[in-house]
Amino acid sequence: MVIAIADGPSQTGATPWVDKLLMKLRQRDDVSAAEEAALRSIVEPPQVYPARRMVIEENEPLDRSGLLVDGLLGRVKNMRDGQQHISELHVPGDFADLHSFTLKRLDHGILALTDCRIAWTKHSAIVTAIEQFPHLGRLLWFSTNLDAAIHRAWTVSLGRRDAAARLAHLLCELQVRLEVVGLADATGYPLALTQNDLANCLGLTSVHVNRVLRELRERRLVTFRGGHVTIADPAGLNALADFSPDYLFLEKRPR
Amino acid sequence: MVIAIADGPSQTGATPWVDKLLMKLRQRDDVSAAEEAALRSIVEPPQVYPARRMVIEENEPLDRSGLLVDGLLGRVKNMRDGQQHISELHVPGDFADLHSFTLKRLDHGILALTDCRIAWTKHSAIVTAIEQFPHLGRLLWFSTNLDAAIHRAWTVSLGRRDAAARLAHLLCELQVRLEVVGLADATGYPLALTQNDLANCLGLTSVHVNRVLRELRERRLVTFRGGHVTIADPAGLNALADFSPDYLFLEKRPR
DNA sequence: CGGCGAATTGACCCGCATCAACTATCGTGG
DNA sequence: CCACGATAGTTGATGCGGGTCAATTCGCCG
Repeated sequence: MVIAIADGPSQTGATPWVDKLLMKLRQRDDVSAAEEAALRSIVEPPQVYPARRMVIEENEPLDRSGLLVDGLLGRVKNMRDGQQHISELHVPGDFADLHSFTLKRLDHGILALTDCRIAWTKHSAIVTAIEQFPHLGRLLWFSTNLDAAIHRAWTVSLGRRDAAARLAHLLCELQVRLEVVGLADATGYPLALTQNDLANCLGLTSVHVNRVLRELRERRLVTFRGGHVTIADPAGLNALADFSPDYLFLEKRPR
Repeated sequence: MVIAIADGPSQTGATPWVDKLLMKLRQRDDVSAAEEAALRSIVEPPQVYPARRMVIEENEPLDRSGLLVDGLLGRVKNMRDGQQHISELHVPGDFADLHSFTLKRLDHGILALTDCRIAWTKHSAIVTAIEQFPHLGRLLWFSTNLDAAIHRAWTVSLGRRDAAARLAHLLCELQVRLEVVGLADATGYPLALTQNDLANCLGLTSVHVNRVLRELRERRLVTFRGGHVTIADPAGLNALADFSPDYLFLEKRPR
């Protein structure tokens, strides 16, 4: 599950909150110095959001998109009967609602699952930047298509995997995505979610998530406790989850 | 469930296979005559694919994207244990694998579920067209983000709805999407899928889909028989499905 | 030490899978 | 024109994965 990490950004000094986004993009393609400068110039300094605060409400008109700098965000859908579903988790370096650049409102809310820092970028600034640097535009487009690929992987999990494989698959995915931005080492990563959050991602109840976590712990595959995921047996966890990182498009290639 | 349909394309004559895509885009934003001409000029004449033929294999390198002109396509994932999952259905007017423009390969296969006609467009031609017409680029980007919104809706269904609501939701979604391109009237639409195809979309077995179809028929909500969906009680079906077309972004607005 | 959300565990139940048999439909060749 | 084979659809019997309900326990913070 270990990934070769591409070279980090070169000019961290002024706008360090853009660094993880650049790590994510440079994992997939080259980003020229001019493109990097353009990107850094349009992302505003981050703002702080406390855990459990809604960052964006469903259907609210939007003229900016938020880059997650620190913390965890969830794309949440509240249902008639009070149930909640999380359709994607965002980790630092994700342009969490970049899709609002074309959609102009969201079909779901964005919820801070932990304390977060978010750096906003005006849609008008994105228009200007990508008209000047079309390749940068394609990289941003790519990152929304990567989110869609993650949606598809979750769809497959929800449709065709049992609870243990589903949970294992999510933990494998986060391992890879966090490694790309330097927030996981080979043994695991911090994850300040509740079991109920995981249940809302996986289409399960928190009661059942609890039982499955115990099962995975007793099978010595992975431990989730005290806000930290420790992967004891990466190969075994991969096998249980039927996990392949192909859908995360980790290879560097002209886009 | 009836939608106000935006004005159709103006210059159908030469490349009618692009018409439904333009209907879909013009439902959401204006498309100038120049943008229309650029789009028509880069889409090649359609090719025929028989039912059950794989159109694109998972991970195959791609330098073109396919516009579905006639028929139904599915994005399919084949699993280790022989199960299949369909993560999206495509209707005519959908640029089915436009996401390969940035991804360069797909994390899933594209399968012709019925006899299809597909019009290909080279990625290099798309690059040129959208550098000249950035707004057209954003419209195409929008359409991949719309696919992602559909993924999220399916995710919610799979995670939080029971079999009857899940099936009802899919039938409601197809009604709206087909109406936009003129392939559904207020009473229903042709749908040449098997019950097994539906099961593969919904994360169910064909046996259970059969039972639920019977239930929906007996409750006089909707009938699916002989390759045709007849919606007897649109309001009732909507209510059962907890369906709202918000996630399909039907409103016209500058993108 | 008290309060409160999160985690944990047990008992019971139900929706959907599984397995199996049978029918309907349709294209194809004798 | 019918026999047939293949595929899709239909229905019943049975079992299990995960939901539901309820009661503790844990862990953190004031």
